[in-house]
Amino acid sequence: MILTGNSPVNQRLNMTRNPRINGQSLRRKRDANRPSARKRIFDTASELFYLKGIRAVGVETIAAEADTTKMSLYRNFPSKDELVAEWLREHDANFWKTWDAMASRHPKDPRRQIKAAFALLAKHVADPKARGCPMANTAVELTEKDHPARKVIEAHKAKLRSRLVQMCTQMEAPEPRLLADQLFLLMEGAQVTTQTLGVRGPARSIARAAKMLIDANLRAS
Amino acid sequence: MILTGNSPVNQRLNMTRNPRINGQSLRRKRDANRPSARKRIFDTASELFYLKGIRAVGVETIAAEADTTKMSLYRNFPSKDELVAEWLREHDANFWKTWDAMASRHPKDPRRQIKAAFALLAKHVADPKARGCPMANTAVELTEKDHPARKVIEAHKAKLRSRLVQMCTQMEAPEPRLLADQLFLLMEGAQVTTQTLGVRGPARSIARAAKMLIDANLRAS
DNA sequence: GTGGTATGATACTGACCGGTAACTCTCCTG
DNA sequence: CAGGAGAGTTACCGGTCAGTATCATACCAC
Repeated sequence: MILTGNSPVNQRLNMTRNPRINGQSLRRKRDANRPSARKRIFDTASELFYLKGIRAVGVETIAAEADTTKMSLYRNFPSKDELVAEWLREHDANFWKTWDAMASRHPKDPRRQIKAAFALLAKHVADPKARGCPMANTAVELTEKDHPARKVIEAHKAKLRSRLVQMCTQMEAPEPRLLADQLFLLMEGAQVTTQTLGVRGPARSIARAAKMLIDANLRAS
Repeated sequence: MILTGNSPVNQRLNMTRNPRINGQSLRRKRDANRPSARKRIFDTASELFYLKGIRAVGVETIAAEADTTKMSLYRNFPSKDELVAEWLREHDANFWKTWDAMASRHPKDPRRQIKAAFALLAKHVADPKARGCPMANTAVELTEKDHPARKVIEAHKAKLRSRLVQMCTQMEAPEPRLLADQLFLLMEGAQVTTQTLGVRGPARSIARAAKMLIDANLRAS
């Protein structure tokens, strides 16, 4: 069926990696600055999960793409589920690192901070290879409410929401929580629409939408 | 693994359905007003796809839940992929039926039409069992760009976008396409956030968000 | 060198996947 | 009553899934 369409990747599985030539075995390892198996696996999994979805990517595929084997994956991660959660945890960390760096460039100017955040988002949703928000996508795909990834997702989104409230409060919006929710909706909407209507879709209006919403809220004081 | 967590459903597979009692076989069929196998399968698939996701639900599970067998599924649908596409086609038809009924209740009053549409959406995202938009969710889950469901999804969202543009034009918004995109982002955002922050999340602000955005746009004429 | 650690390679398990074949039964229609 | 359509039943196919066992190899620190 077409659903498990990772065939171009799987084809590599039957290729002889690290070929034994002249009985001489196992060439090309430990190239000094070759990343560890763990890192290769993690990076490969991150990319594949994001681009193809989680259920669409098997552990065997991840290992092969990382030029290693399934055993190395299971030596470094307790399960696929935990690998997914780990991927999202790292995404969360990177997200806030970028966010805080952005905020610190406009100290005590929440208006500019929000503007900068939306500029970042606008840039992201303009990338045709982007496929929305990893957190939201995973929430859509993994419906088991006790999946280890879910608490990462919920914590991430809750933090984002409260950060927005914080900024809107500092901006002295008459109803900071309302404005924060509105901005949140725009952000999430922009991410998800890229997967249905692409970069020419409504996502391209994200920056102006945010600006108008902020202006309207501040004017209503 | 936890990913394929449809165990409570699968357990039924080993249960003897339509048990043969006293050698007498095949009880309880053709109950006169029992729906056709096709309808049972379709309705069951629609519900399971929406609530658990597409890849999380196997054809065997669908058949068992519909109290029939896989063979009946494949007698009525060419493949699982087509069943998915069919599900979305029906959703699309129902969506526009509701939409048009709503619009005809406020003829030549686009402002009220949009308000009614957002009221409907607000009601939907307030349902704790809701899990966002089937179209958007499927787009997230099925990344193969030639999947039969994708053209249904893209056509649906494109139509929704153009309908919004049409309404905003009738409303004499100074920039109808901008306002339409903004409203679109809010709608999509509201649907997706219910899956991460639930009904108490930003989705609850959807109606007020739309109103403020419309007011702001109309004021800018 | 020796030993520990990380890695590679291969084979395997049991379960599930989508999809098909072949046969039986029931009921409606003519 | 005959026949055909719809539906149920069971068994099967090849393939993939996540996860494990076992052994061999390469490297680094001591």
